Amino acid sequence: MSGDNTAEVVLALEIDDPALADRLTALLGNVAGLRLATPGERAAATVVARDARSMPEDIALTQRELDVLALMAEGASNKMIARQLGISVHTVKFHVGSLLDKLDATGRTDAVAHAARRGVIEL
Amino acid sequence: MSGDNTAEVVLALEIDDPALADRLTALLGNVAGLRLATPGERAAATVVARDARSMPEDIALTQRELDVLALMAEGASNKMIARQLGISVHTVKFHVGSLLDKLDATGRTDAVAHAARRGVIEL
DNA sequence: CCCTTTCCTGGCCACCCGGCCAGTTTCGCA
DNA sequence: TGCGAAACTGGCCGGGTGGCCAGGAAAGGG
Repeated sequence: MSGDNTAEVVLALEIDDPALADRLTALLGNVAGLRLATPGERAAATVVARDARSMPEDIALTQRELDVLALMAEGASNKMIARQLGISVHTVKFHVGSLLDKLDATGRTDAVAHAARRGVIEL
Repeated sequence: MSGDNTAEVVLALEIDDPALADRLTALLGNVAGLRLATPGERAAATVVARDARSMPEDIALTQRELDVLALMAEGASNKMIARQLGISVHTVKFHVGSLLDKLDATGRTDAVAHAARRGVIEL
């Protein structure tokens, strides 16, 4: 064996189905030499759901919302987005609000993270 | 749910790195309630390798900054981060400021995006 | 024709964020 | 023993953010 068999293998979970996620958490939590990653931690491998029945990715974002989302991911403020798209700050806020609602996010940072996770945007 | 939640969870392995694949096979092979998929079998979830993409140098972030960054990526506000880490909001702001500086970001959303791009964190 | 949806705009306001100033303690290293 | 880095805390304040209210213009379907 290689001498590094004392190091744990860090495994991340990316499962939408709560039941399956709980199941795997319980199953994998007690395995010696293996540890589940904490949120944000870099993992050696990731467990992803194969059957994506609860995730058709049909978040149905309008074109304008996609425009705003892309600029948000670049770190642009509402004022910058407004200037870039040639619309008012109020309208930008309106679209951001819709985005937060549709992406089930608590703020613009969370919205970008969620969108990136779902593949709606590419970082 | 179907009542067969006592059945085994079938897990597929998609790991290119032979060493890691062997390691995970050994680790996961003995877990009760869990079975590795035979080639071609439909699995409930799949274990995939996490990038290992080129990243010349990690930006020198302190442990505390990494803690704050991870919670930021979860969409947590400064207040939430403070509560989570058991420190004051002022200290959180202090770390966030350092993060923005080191990651060359204009705001927390930009910081998370940059960190994700550079592989410092995983979304 | 009416009516719904999408996109757009405005005002108002509580709260959050980030930058500035200041200070403390603890730790390791020269 | 001195000194810097890391971590932590506070006040202050301008500007950004998000939620609420209201409305208007245009496209498409009943």
